[in-house]
Amino acid sequence: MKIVYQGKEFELEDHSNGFAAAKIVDPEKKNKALAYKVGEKIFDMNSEIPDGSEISFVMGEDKDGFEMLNHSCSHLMAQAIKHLYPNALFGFGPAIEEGFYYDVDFGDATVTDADFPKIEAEMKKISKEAIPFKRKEISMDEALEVFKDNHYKVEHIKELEGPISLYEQGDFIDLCRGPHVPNTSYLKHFKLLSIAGAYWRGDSKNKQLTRIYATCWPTEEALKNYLDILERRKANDHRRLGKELGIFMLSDYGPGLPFFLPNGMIIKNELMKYWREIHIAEGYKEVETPTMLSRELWETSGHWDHYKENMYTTKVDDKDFAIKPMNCPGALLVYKNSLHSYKDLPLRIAEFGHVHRHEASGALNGLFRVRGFTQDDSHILLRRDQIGDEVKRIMSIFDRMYQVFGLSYYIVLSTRPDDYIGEKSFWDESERILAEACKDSGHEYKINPGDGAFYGPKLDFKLRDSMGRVWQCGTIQLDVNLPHRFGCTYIDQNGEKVEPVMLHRVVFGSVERFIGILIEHYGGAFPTWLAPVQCKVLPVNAQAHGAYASEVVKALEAAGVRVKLDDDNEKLGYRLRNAQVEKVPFTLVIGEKEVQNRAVTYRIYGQKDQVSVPLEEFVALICKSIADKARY
RNA sequence: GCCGCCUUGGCUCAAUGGCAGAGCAAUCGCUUCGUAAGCGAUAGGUUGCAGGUUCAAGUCCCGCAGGCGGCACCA
Repeated sequence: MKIVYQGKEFELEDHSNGFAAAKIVDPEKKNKALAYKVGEKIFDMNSEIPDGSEISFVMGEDKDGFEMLNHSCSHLMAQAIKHLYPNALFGFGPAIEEGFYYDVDFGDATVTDADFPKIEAEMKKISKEAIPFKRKEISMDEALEVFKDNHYKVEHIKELEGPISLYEQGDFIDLCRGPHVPNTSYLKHFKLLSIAGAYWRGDSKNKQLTRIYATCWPTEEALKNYLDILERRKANDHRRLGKELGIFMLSDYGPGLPFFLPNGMIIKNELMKYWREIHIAEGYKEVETPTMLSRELWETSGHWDHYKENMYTTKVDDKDFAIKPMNCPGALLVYKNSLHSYKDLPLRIAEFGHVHRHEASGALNGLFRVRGFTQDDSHILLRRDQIGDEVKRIMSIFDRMYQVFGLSYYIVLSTRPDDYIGEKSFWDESERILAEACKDSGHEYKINPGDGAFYGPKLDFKLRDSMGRVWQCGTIQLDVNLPHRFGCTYIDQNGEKVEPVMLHRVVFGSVERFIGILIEHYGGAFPTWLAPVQCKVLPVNAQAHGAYASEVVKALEAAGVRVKLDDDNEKLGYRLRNAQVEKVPFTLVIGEKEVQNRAVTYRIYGQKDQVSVPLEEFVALICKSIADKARY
């Protein structure tokens, strides 16, 4: 049987035992397809494709091919587990972004990652046997009979319709939609990664199963590349780097409550300084509202009823108080402190608000998920006719600020949920305005239907870091609820009181979390403007070159550079190494030549080149690096 | 909160149930040095906390706390 790929004809190589598929060997590239794809459809191993069909290879780098490979591998893993633990029952085992998992009920057996080599060995054994994946379709009743010993699968089957498809590989059979690779020999380059508990059907009321995460790649090289990325992510872990670089610490006395150390404080202050510059220029007015306010306020806002489990409360003179989990109510009190004309709007109230939320203990994670953090918050009160322009204005701020960090992003628009408040027509109109702003911004955007808050639709900004991970930071949320609850008004052209709407928006989200993301994104090597120490000065010999080195330090200090003299009694190589370990952007070496020429020799972090320039030239250079917020 | 694992000097880690150790960092000397670790000495510990088993516990058991991997949560 012949098929066509990129205009060339190929003979299907492996066309045995009723399988239409699926080994195609390109004699030139030696590429092996794992399956084939005609148009958008991935053909099942079992189905017939028309002779001469135009196909495209489905390889690991192809998203669909990767998914199929990993899905098949999850069956392979389940089969191996069944061999080793005959009583194991299986839940769901799908492919995911970077691999796959399977949820397993091991009964009384305890399985840890120490058992991984054993399972992997069994998987390798089955892989070598090249057992074909065979598809079968049976009726619902038959399916219930086949899986009668596994109540998880039974529960799942009962929710399905029509004939049920199964895949069988040797002594293992699983409920599955497919498609799969032709046989187990296609699954060679896999690794079990981690183990964790996961609720059956994702519901915390249900029993927890043991989830095993793993990954499978088309070649050994691809697997190795992926494992290298995992290593890199681990090496750049902000919890480790944050400790090594003296950025923050955590204490058992306050789980989830980070301490910022001097180096971290420099980064935090620089971020806040930059944020203020931008926002003041954009007409935002900065305020500060109290950390703790009385119960009545939180009742007015609705938090007391809907968010109490996450709030820290206390009594003051027998009255209930709560530590703020959000800044909105405070901002609205500021708004209500004076009368507002329609001409004053939009009124942009900005605040670095330090909020506290009682997050579940198991959710805490370094700076990523904490119980006390600083929101770079703003509440914008505006007229309904101003929403579109204001959203675009906010998005231009986001654009400028994210670009400085080299973070690209895409947007998610969340629309009206079932339990919404306000008029439907206003929701429709607002959603249209937000969608239009997305289109105008030139950024990719997705719609998440029904995921808006009850009080309004929102835009979430998902940032992609240097290691391919996605973080949600910025958000713009429209709110018709709080201005109403607080009885906010402005006076319109006719002298009538009208209720404004509100936009909640953050750029960083949580300053702490954003710093965590930046630590990992930069691998701890901050651009000059954020680096706690921007320049280190190393005299070759403290006696002979110390005086001039001090002069260099003074000149840099005078120019506002965070500079440190290292004249420790150590060899130059040792001090230079320290400067690199500390990831200092610029390291200066001052020796005889430099003293003679009133010059400096500098070296940029991570580079081996040394450049000699006159002192004044270097001062100008580093100042420009700082001002430009450039990497170096 | 749930499941599993982990916790030994400031940091990274070692120690068949049998005398708690190393490297880095620190301190003090020696060395005065041109691009990633010079040499030596000193100091540093109630092995997370609290119980239990044992002649003997860092090691085994129970509880708690904190952390890690996920899940759930993130009006």
